[in-house]
Amino acid sequence: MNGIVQNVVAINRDHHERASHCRHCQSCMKKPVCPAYELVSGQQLDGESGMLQKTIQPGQSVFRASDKFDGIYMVRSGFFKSFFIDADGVMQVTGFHFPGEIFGIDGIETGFYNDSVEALDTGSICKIPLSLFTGSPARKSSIGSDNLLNLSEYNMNGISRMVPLMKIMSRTISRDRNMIFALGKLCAKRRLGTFLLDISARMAQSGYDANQLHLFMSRTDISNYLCLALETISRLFAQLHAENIISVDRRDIKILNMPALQALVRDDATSESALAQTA
Amino acid sequence: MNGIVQNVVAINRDHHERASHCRHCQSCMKKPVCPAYELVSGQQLDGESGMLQKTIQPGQSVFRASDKFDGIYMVRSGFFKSFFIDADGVMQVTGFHFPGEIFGIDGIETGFYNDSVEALDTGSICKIPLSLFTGSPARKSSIGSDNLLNLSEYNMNGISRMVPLMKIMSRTISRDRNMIFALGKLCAKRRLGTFLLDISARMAQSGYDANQLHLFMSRTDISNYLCLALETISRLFAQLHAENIISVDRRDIKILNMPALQALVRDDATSESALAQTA
DNA sequence: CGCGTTCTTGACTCCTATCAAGGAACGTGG
DNA sequence: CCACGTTCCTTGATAGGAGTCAAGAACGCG
Repeated sequence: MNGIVQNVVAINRDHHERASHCRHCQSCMKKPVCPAYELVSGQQLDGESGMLQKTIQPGQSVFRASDKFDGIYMVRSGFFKSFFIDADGVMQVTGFHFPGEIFGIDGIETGFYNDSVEALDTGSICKIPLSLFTGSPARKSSIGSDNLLNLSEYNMNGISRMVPLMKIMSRTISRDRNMIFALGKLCAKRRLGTFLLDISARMAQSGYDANQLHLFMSRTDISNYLCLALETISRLFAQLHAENIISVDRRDIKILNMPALQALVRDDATSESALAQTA
Repeated sequence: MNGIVQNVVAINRDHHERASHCRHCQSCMKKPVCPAYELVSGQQLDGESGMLQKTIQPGQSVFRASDKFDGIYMVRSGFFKSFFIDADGVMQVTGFHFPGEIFGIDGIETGFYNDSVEALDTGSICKIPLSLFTGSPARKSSIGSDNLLNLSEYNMNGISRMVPLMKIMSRTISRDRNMIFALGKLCAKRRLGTFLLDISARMAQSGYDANQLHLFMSRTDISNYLCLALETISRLFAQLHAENIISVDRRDIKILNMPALQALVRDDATSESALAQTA
């Protein structure tokens, strides 16, 4: 029932649980997906690089919206959520972050983070200071009214270090486009199905079982993120359970019939046929 | 009734209506908003720069989805729409483009455009070849499986030319975020109100009257873009007309009570109070 | 054990989509 | 100039999906 929890522990073992300057990129498990590693590989990393890793407790924030932008973050372990509080004081969940993923890039233009990010469970993150991308010492990165313009000053020397940033931004754009599509064109059931498949794929990419999901976020967070009512989420979980597509035990979800789930998302109301084929 | 059409003509006068290599950036009206100008200012532009301007007839496309990416575009005059055809053959409108605005940036990561773009009326565009950003001759930009990685090769020389690209991408991200918010949290009426305000602001920025809008797109395009039924758009126009917030004459929209329109978008169903205050 | 938080389930309402029909503008050809 | 078809838009009737309101259940915690 909680093999997932064991996985979390297993991953945590490889991490340094105290905040410290990172001298360990060479041995970091996340190398293949880390934009920082791309930049520092072959270089000597020292305390002045500004790379920092840190353990975050559940509910604790990494940064808050309107904090001064001073770098992007990579999740080493644990799960995080992004959100902002709108003019009416209502929370808007803007995303969830899994091990190996990046967040905080959105602050780069204005010089301030747009979202707050907080831990859903105990996790550890790696801060990648902007200076690593610009190639300039961190202290020089005084952020003016137009941060991006200032960036150009830092690129007098050699290969542009912005390519990894652009990759991240491109990925952000295409993820946002998918969200627009989901919110605009999909009914509640397909939206939730898409969400589950997305979580599943990202869990798999982080080394977890794609069919055993532990949702670290509440129903409220999910409903807010998917722009649905909390009750709708609850009803849909029950419905998918009744259709034997998933099993639901509080926040532990098992995907019992992946093809049916995929068909549901793709083909609208044709889930029965897929169910017949595979169950 | 058609003061807007006159404006279009006025702007067109300043443009070169045939496709030709651009030697006129120095005198271009769009300089302040053009990322290309930022790159070429102070330089001699010749035929080899690859800058190209072109007149597009209504309904004609600039490029099609899955065409090979070979640069981004700026609207010099006229109005354009972006869209793609999904797996089921259904058109999805992804945006509209006004004079001075940029499109085509989304192709940069994959090396292929994601959307098709076509003219809603007669217009002219300026193609800004990727080489202008990378600083390499156009012929060298052979696009591999990972286009962005290749970009790094082109940045051995001097100031990073990617800063303007990153600015555009940042703007794209924040516009997409607004769309997510609109689709997720706003009811149909507020969605359409937001759309009208957006059009109005962009028209104003392009030098038109913010209160006299000519919609170059059909109701179908609007409904598709806003993810609403065509009939809903029609009904809401009628309703806003009845409330004296706008007047509607086919595609000519007059904003009669801007504060009420803004209040409607902000405060939900409180439009009557704003109407009382200002009308 | 009691309490608060989180989640589930039911009843009802409302917004928007869908289906259907008709009207207005436009271009074409007679 | 008018008849005609086409496209685009409007308006009405109806239905369904998801939200809201409300009550209760399950779990965690002190």
